[in-house]
Amino acid sequence: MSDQPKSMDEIMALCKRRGFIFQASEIYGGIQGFWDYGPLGAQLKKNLRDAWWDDVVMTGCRGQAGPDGQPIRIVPVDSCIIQNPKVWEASGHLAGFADPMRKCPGCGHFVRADHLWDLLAESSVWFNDLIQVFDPHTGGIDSPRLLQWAKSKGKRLAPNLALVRQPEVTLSWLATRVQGQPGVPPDMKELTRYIATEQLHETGLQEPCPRCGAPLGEPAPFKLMFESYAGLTQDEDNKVYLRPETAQGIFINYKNVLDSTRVKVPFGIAQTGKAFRNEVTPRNFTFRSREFEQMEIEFFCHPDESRKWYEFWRDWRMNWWESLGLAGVNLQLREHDADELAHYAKTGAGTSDIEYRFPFTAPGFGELEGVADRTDFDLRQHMEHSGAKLEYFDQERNERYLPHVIEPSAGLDRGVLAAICEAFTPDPDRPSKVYMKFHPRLSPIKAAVFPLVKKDGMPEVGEKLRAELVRRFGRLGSIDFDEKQSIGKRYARMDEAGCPFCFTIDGDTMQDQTVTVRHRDTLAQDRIALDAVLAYLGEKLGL
RNA sequence: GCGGGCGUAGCUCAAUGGUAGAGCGUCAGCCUUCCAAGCUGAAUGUUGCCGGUUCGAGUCCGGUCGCCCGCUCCA
Repeated sequence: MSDQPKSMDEIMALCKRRGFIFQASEIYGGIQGFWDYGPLGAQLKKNLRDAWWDDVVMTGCRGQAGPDGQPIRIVPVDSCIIQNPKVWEASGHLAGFADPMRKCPGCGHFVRADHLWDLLAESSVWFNDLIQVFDPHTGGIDSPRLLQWAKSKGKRLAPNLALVRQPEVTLSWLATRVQGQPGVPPDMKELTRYIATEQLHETGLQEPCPRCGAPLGEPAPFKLMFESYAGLTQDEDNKVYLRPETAQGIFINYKNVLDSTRVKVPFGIAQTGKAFRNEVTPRNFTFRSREFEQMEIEFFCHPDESRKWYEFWRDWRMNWWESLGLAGVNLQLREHDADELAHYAKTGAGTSDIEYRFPFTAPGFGELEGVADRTDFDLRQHMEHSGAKLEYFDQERNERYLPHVIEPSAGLDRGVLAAICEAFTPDPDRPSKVYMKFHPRLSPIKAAVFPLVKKDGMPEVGEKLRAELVRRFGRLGSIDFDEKQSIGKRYARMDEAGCPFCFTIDGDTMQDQTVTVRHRDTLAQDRIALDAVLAYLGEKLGL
């Protein structure tokens, strides 16, 4: 395989041309961060969702045994997009999804308030240059050198920093402070605040923009959850939120499921559905959409067994994506470092991402699915906020506990995008110049039937075969039938749509009851019996 | 939110400030016994949207919306 990234422009053009993905509200000029699926895209997405549902829910990991040697039990729910707002209070989203952001008046830069000092230390060019100027032995203040820095490198690196704009004034405030409390030298943060402040009496101490040094504005909440109102009056009492993840709908139904479904820990609850996030920067086609669909499992287990279930799910989910054709150098499993663990993840417990190398992330990778050990964080939060008793009594262990949760959370739209990117295969040697190498399970068109010419009874035989194929496979995807124009043109069309098999009726069919199978990926042609086509396709589709 | 680039037919792109075009695709008919996208013909545009300059704007100017790239963000 070539290391050259595929062209995202060409992929997007094909998606529009063949009806996979359209820009939402296109005739009105579009709307940022929203995408619609066309006929082929909608079927492709359904096929991926169905593959997940069948393999996870219906067959419990395709009948595979879990790490305890027992069958895996997963039951589905379908919860509302809008829930009582207290759900998001308990989950942490109301606070966490409204991160205070600070805007820089100098360069328009947005900075997360709680990341400011890390950003300064780690990625601010001017800050890292400036700290070299302090006395290397004592860390003390060397005013002449600061003045020199302000008038030379500072002008270039941090043009809006108070120290650079008004060095004498700024340094005089600093000197006053140092002389005022000689026994308590200012630490790095205080020093930084002083050199960011011009008008101390008017503004108080200020904090600088990591990029240009200008004093940052006050922190303001940055709302990442969509809001609406349930009720006719649009007041605070009626405010509701569109869910930013489907997971919470599972946690809040955990007790209902236990009480109604005779499941025993360990077991899982699965759900697919839309979620909404007001992304700061929707970009990269459908990768970061504001409305997107998730496929989530919350798997409940005994706290002592969370590690082995985490490892099981991490590996099985990776294996699942591979089974759908994403195997190879474009798929990787990445275990998180300790410092990027989410707020709910236990230190030392696992969080990993299954990542795909999209053309727009290459040579890097973009997240397809996250597998996280959420511990008992969510159930505990909901138990505390709601007052409901969510503990589980384990009869076999004779023990009452709050289960730990392993969460494999996949992005359906991202999966579709990965499948499209993976399938997209330029080939200058074939008429279409490109073909979509979908795994047969995902292909929106499962097969096509072509009478080689529109005479001698071939259309009639083809029509009969088409009807049989529709009866048997029509619920999995469409069966195409085309008797117009040259056979090459029809094959070319199916290549772009990603149809894996074309069955062609020719003169020999009328004599010996055989047809040609034309393979999309290899262009090879086999001869099989007409009455073997159903079994043949069934086998190829993994049925 | 900032900086840069772009916006003309379904797609890829033409058109000195002076009547909006081509190729491909789509559709119809013909031809075709397996990749020769063949042959003939047809449909398709308020040039993203709004305003300004001009006798006249796809073209120049301002605004706005959207897309792409970089920064940023990504519980």
